[in-house]
Amino acid sequence: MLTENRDEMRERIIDAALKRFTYYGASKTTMSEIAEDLHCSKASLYYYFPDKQALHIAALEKAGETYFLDLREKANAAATARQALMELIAVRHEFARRFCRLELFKVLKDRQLVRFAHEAFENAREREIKLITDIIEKGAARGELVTAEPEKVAALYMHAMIGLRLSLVNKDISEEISDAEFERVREWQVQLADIFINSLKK
Amino acid sequence: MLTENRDEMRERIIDAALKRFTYYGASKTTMSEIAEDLHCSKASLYYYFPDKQALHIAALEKAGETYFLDLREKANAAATARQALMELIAVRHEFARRFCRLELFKVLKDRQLVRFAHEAFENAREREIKLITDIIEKGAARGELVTAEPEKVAALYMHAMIGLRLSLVNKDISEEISDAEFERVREWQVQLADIFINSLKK
DNA sequence: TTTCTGACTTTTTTAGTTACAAAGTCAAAA
DNA sequence: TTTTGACTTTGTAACTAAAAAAGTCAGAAA
Repeated sequence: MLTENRDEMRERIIDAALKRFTYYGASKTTMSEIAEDLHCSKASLYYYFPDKQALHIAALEKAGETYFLDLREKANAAATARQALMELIAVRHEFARRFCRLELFKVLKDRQLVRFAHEAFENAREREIKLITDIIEKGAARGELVTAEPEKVAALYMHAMIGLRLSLVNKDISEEISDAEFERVREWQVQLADIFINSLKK
Repeated sequence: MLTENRDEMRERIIDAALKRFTYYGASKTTMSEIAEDLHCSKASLYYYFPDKQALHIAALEKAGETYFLDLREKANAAATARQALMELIAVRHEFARRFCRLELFKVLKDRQLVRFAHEAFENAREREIKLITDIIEKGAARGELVTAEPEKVAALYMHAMIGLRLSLVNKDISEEISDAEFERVREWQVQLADIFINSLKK
């Protein structure tokens, strides 16, 4: 059969899995359930993915890729560095709200996934830092900002933003995060972004 | 007997408990062990504290109080706002290194302690934010800084600082945090402080 | 030949159970 | 008033068995 069909089935499986993972979390989703959703047998899933982990990883990668495309697009469309950073916050906010149940973090307990997850997180953070670096550099080229170390500032910015979320939503992973809390995080992030922008205006 | 003796015994118990809690964590410390350290019976501990939780809370309060006295002292001695913030980072750094095993966070699993812990944390954060607000206002009075909302900036600063630690030491609570990691957090916090200072210089 | 499946085995979770350790009590001594 | 040894109660860790989910494979279907 054609490769396209094979790839298409892979995609269908990833989509079905992602749906379940997003609503119930990966550990509360069984392969049988995914198979039922697709009206196929569980064994079929194992024809396309060696194990559940591989499917989980593929789903995470897909979600991440969508996220990054969105990030890049919005950042490029922005007229100023400030606006670009604000767009990034908005995209991140949406992503976090949508995929907070994906068990991006719970995954860390799985010994084999630790390796992958750690690598993937580092990677994602690096990519996002690069994006922010670009925004800062573009802002510097425009005369909007001044900084000697855009890369360093971008990394600091990234960690502070992630940290703000972690600091404000104190809770255990098991508990739900309310919309109000998400909104609160977003507001603080906006303010922190303004601090950075202001600092870089010199 | 005199009240002083009663208070003194209480203090001795708290100190002994704090020592054990600091080295092994509260859950890995038994009341019998604390009693042995003090060469008294376990029942005696229950004469001074209704239960283990109360002792744990007393120990946390003592540690926190020491920390705050140190914070205030160092902040007041500093000549500039920048220097004061740097001193705060140093004190926080030392405190975190020393008491990271105190199970300040693990405590959260205990249903009854949740109430206290949450309240205590909020309280501690509030006090620290107030300290930072003072520093900023003093800096503004001196003409070193400019801001319309010192309180708001101080809260943002506090959360970003806590968050930076959480973001950088990603690990589970069960794992040890290395000295190198602590140092890394400190360095990033210093840089973030400079961003804030710079931003407030207008 | 590639894709798919039912029936199967293996592994992991979960819900009890028990045994031991630690928390907590109390009558009586100092 | 303070302290304690001997006591009861409560919580936890280590087993176990049963159930559920993961994962395999020979062979059917396309």
